[in-house]
Order: sequence, then structure tokens, then C-alpha cells
Amino acid sequence: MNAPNFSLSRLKVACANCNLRELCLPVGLSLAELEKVEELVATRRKVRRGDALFRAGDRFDALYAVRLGFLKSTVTSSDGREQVTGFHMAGELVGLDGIGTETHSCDTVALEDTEVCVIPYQRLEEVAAAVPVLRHHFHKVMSREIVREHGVMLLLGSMHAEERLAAFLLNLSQRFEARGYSRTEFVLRMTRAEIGSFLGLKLETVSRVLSRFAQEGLIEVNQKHVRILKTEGLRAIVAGQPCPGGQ
Amino acid sequence: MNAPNFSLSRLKVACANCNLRELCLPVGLSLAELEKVEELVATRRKVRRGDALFRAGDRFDALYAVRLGFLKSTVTSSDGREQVTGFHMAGELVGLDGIGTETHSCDTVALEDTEVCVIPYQRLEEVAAAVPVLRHHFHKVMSREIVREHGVMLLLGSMHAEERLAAFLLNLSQRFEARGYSRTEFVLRMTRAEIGSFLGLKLETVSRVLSRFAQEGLIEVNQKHVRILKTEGLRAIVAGQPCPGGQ
DNA sequence: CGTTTCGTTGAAGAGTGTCAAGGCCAGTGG
DNA sequence: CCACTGGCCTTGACACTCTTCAACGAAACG
Repeated sequence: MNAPNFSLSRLKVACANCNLRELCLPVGLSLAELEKVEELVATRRKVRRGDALFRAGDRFDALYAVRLGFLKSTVTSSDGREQVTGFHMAGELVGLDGIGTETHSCDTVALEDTEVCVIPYQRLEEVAAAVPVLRHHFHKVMSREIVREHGVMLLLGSMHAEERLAAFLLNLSQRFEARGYSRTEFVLRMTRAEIGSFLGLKLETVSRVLSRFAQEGLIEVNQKHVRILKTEGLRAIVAGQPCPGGQ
Repeated sequence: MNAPNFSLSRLKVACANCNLRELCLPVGLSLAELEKVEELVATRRKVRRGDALFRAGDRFDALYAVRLGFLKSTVTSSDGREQVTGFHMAGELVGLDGIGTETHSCDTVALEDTEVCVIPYQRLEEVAAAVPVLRHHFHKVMSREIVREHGVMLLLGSMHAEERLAAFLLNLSQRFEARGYSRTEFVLRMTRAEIGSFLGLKLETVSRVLSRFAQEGLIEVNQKHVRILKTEGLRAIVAGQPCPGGQ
């Protein structure tokens, strides 16, 4: 259950040896370029479950590459409403929200014990000036984040509860697979309330829809443990109408 | 009604003379740096109302700075659902979605006759390597786009119809003001259906809520013409509970 | 082992969506 | 100048999804 296909236990400090290289900042860099990037990533930081990597209002001075663990980002409106804007797993870059104003605009909190590589932004700018491939890749990362959020807007703006949940599960599934974990069986690191916040639903609705999916034989749910039985069935739900008689 | 405080009629080709300088790419550049940026912006492009600046699937090779006019961006899911992801006005940069995959992922369509400055991306990368201020500013623009979308997610995920509309009107108001137009009186360039798509509502709901606002004396609406009477009242609605007895 | 957090499920109600009809306005052609 | 047309907007009645409120059960934690 949820075991990585490769071992995460024996990682060196260098990006060159990092199993996440293909997902993280240094994608497609030469060895010489890699060395420059490694100078960037001087420090690591551990974040305990429940603790914040940074909070809205904090001064921005670094980006973070997730090495291990799981985080959520949330924005809070002036009247206290909270919205989860994303969940982050190994290989993803967080903190991009801070560049614009030099102050973070969201909270990013660990949902399980987490370790990140700290990338001081000043130095990233310097290295970006000198290494075209890295600069371009960094731009790509930001652009993809924008595109990802377009997808979330589509989900929030024009999908029903079942469609949202199905899309959410498929998205998680795909991301776990890309990291060498099972595509069909995984543990949700977030609560129903957090899923609901992300999807614009109440926690009761999330619970109910998951139960309904289970009843229809699309998935198995046991608390935070999820097994996907009919990927195509979920896809059909995302695509449009539920297929009443199974898939 | 809606007249700019400054004239837009007599613009030179150079960014240095552009009235949108303070809103656009070359914010805070020295004259020498400005010249480098001006080399970037070789061409202009006009887009007729209803025509696309680019469409999803188009090859990405340039960003566009809006000089004049009004556009919308939309994403479309595989099953044909369409979601407006944003409206763009003078001084704003569009096309950032294309960097990540070198293919545009959304349609961007002119809602009125529009003119943009074409910024070839290859050249932007080159200039960004040489001009730290520009590079940093470009990163800021992308970051702010990410933050803006967080705000939209908050709106779509946790606000009621009235709150969404109120936030939408205030946002437009503020953007018009920043461009020297009236803060309280403006023309909506988009249809009710487009507003609804952006806000995750049906056009009938948009229409009803606007009528309700008008009835409560918060705004005046006449087709596409809007006048804001009680900014604070709208703010109160966004903030939380409607204030039943006026503001 | 008690306490707390989290999850499930039911019943009732509110907020939007859906469907339908009609009005307003700009553009077109007689 | 007027009638016609099509797109856009408004409004009403009704249906339906999702939320709200509430109670209970299960797992996690000290």
C-alpha cells in the first residue's frame, strides 16, 4: 500500500542524486548547470505536521521544493473565510505567490511531516541570469501553475459535486503515479473539510459523494484510505453525465 | 461618462511615451533599460471585436501587452464546458499560459476592438537575461497572476452569488480607476453570460442579483451601463453579511 | 481510557439552476 | 421612416443540488 517503486531513504544533499530531479527545478540540466543549481539549494528545512512553512504576511525570501511530505496552501479573506488553493507533494515548488509583493499571500502548512529544499530567491535570480535553461524552466513552472489554476477555476465554476470529486481523485491518482506510487490505491493526507474547501463543497457533501462512489463500485473508501476500482467510471463522471449502469 | 483623464489618442511607438508604462512591463526601468525593452516590442496587432488573439492549441511564441481594448480568456474542458478565467484591460499582459507547454491552453478573445503590443517570447528571455530589473518584474507579473487566481478560487469556492457580484464590480471599479477612468460609472464590455461564466453563476442569476443591487440602491444598471452608488455597501456584502438597512 | 478530532448519515431548508415567456436595443433592408 | 430580425437582458415559477443542523460512530492522541 502506497510503497514507492524506488527508495526515498538514502538521499544525498545534491540535486544530481535526488530522485525528484525529473519533477523538480533542475529538469533537463547538464551536469555543469546542475552544479550551479546545487549551489542554490544550500539548506533543507523540516516542517512538522500541522506547522506552517510560511504564513500570509510573512516576508518572502525563498521558494521551497518539496522533498518529502505533503502540504496545503490556503488563502483567507478579510472576513475569515478560508479557501484551500492547492495541495503539494514531493517535487513541487511552493512559495511562488510571494514574488509579486515580496510578502506571502497564503499560508502553506504541512499535512504530514515534511522536508523541503530552501531556494533563496535572490540567488535563484542570479543563477537564472546565467543559466538560460534554468531560467526558462523556472518560467515554465510558473506558467504551469497558472494553467493548473485555470483548471481549478473550471472545476469550481462549472462542475457539480460528483464531477469535482471525480476530477480530484483522478488528479491525485495521476500525481501519485508520476512519483512511483500506486495509481489506484493511496492515502488521503487531508481531511474531508480540506478537500471540501479546495473543491468548494462542504465536508458533508464530500463524505456523501465518496460514499455514493463506493456504493456504485467506482472506489473503495475507508476513512483516509482510497482504492480506485474504475478509473474509466470516474473519467466518465468528469466528462459529463454519470453512467448509470456502471461503466 | 467613462472618459479617460488622459488622452489615449496620440501614442508613439515607444514604451517610454506609453501612458500605460506604469501598469505594463517596463515599470521602474531606467531609460537605458527602457530602450532594451523597446527593442522587444517590435510589432503591434489589432484584434477586431469577436476575433481571437490566440486560441487553445495555438503554438505559443509571444506574450501580448494590451494597449487598448478589452479581452476575455476562456478554458474549455474536453466535454465542451467553457469557463471564463479572466478579463483583460489596457496595461495587462496576456498569454502567460503558453510558456509552460509552448502551446496556449486558453482562448483569448477581444470583447471590443483591441490593440496589443506583441512581445516575442524568445527575445523576452534574452532581454531578461541581461536586464535584472526587467527579469524580476516579469517574475512579479507572473506571481501576481497566480495570486489573482487564488483570489478567484476564494470567490468561486466560498462566496455566494451576491458576494461574487459585489466583488466583481469592485474589482472592475478599481481597475478602471487605476487607468484614469471613473471609479463609479462604467460600461460592462462583457455579456451577462460571460460574467456568469467567470463567477460560476448562470446568466439569469447575474441578472437577478444586479437587479436586486439596483433595488437596494447600491448601484444603477441599465443594460451594460453601471453606476456604483454605494461602494461601501458593496464592500459590506463582500465582507460578509448584507447590511439590510442601506450601508 | 477518556478526550478530541474526524467521518458518516438523515431530514429539512436555502440558494441557484432550469425552463419559459416577453421586453429592449442595434442593425438591416424595405 | 418603419418593420423586421437576432442578440441580449429581465423576470417568474418550479425543480434540484447542496448546505445546514443534528446525532452518532470511529479513529487518533495524550
